[in-house]
Amino acid sequence: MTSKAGIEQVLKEASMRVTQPRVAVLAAVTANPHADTETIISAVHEEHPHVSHQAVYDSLKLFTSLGVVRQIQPQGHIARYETRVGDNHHHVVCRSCGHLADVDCSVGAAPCLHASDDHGFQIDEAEVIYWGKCPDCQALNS
Amino acid sequence: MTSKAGIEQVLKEASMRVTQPRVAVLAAVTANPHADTETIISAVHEEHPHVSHQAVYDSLKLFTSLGVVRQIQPQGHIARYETRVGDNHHHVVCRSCGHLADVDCSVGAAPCLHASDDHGFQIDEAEVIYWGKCPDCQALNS
DNA sequence: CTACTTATTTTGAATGAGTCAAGATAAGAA
DNA sequence: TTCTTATCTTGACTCATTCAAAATAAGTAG
Repeated sequence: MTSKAGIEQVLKEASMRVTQPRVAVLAAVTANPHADTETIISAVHEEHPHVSHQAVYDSLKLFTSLGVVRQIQPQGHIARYETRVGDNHHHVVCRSCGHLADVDCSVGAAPCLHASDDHGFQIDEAEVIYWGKCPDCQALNS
Repeated sequence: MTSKAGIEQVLKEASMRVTQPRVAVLAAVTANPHADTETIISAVHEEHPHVSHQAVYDSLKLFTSLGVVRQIQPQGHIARYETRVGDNHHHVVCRSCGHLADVDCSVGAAPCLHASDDHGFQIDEAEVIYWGKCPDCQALNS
């Protein structure tokens, strides 16, 4: 569902006004999984050079709060975004280059969701980040 | 091992020069688990008002790189530090107030370490962050 | 114990992702 | 077509963190 119509549909269903900047931002996130804000801004500018960075930040924040996109922000890296939401998948991050990839959880649908002692917290999500070295960086060092 | 002698011992064993700022920073992190940098700076200043924030940042970075302290930085929050390292425990974070607590992993010694598809990454750590609402914030909303 | 080398620290400026605020614009309703 | 107000543009600003150069002090050699 990467068509413009499909994207407008998503916005409407989430009760958002369908504006050019929002359509462009959501299209950019869809077309560039795991892109950071600057990349998204650049992508948006290709077709809509006039869209402000602030509109992009606002849109991303709104999308995130409505669950339309997911924000990922590993330690020491800036925020990245993806449209794959609601399936509780996780990520691997390369310690060397920051490269990021999706990982389905191995243990059923809600992995690791049970903390041994939750300290009275109402837990609603378990976020898992795997740290390691990507194939490219492994090759460089050997 | 929160004594000054114990802390100096830790520094020496990690081949670090034993300097006043470093001793003060490590003592502060030990005494204030999960503290952010500003809190650590304040704590250090109580006994050593002259220590610069830069020295604190440098020390924390060095300690982290040597595995003497661990840095935690949940989405939307600034960095926090703790001296409990090497036991691969995880954290719960309150979505409302940012309160943070330790969680031992429920599934043995290296939980979730096996990604279903590692994309060729050499994975060395699985970081888990549980998100939810702390007891205090639950009480406020009910 | 004293001098020396250089890792650390201090000082003060700079960076940069992200936010704030006010006026201008345009999406959707009437 | 007009109107209301959510959204966008513009441009300044925040603040955790980093950079750089000169000053200091930890550990070493004499």
